[in-house]
Amino acid sequence: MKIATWNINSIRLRKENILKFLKEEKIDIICLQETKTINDNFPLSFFFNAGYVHVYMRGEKSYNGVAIISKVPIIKKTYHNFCNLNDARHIEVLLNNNITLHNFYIPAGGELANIDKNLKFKHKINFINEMIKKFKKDNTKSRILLGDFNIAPLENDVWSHKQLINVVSHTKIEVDYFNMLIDSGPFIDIIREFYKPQEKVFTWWSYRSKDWSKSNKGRRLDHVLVCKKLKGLTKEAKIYKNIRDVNNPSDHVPISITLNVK
DNA sequence: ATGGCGCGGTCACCGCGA
Repeated sequence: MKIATWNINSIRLRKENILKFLKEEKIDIICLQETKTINDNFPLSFFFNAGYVHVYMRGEKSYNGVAIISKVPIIKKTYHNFCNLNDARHIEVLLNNNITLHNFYIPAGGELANIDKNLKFKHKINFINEMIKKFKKDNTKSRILLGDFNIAPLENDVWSHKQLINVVSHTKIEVDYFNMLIDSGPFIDIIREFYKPQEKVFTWWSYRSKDWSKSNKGRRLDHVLVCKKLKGLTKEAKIYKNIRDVNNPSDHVPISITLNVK
């Protein structure tokens, strides 16, 4: 079973890009973030016609929005409103192989890394804190958390650790909360099991660069966290850097894991 | 270079992304 996650920055603009990726990489399930549309305008039949007949979407107007598009049957669909906001940042599905998949779009956090002076940053920290409480030490379930976490936890998850140490996404408080989330499951940052910590790896490059590849000022903001049970079953993890070069790209690229399960 | 680009929408400017 091959599962991908991708911050798509508008599903209506990039549905063709998504389908091309799904076909080329033989993806069974894709989790999307920033679909940026209400459910009524979601291109449901477009994916249905391509064999992805199991879809769970949760959208809102203009902002956020998450979706799970799957060939694998979905048994149960639920969501949680983090921080008491009905803002389409989380959905959860139970698959027919008993794996629970959580698709997250964690708040970006604004400009200033200060919970007293910046409500967006406070929202981000509170959001992760609620995740930690929700997932606290439960070894009985087969769980996967994935999506756009808007945090680059390791030094080689950003183009310059020194220059980004005070930039939201790579600050100590965010990294601390990310690590507490890892510990809460406990979970494994499975992508980093396949890419050495010494290697710089990114999943996002800003639009505001003449040549994203040449400047290569990226960050690894998208993650797949698996429970310990699923670690040994993960046979591959990939970051599709080449996708940043397609026509009308998202500023994020997809990542995937392949599990030795049906 | 505190700029730059791209998305949706109260649609030509603004909020937001990170």
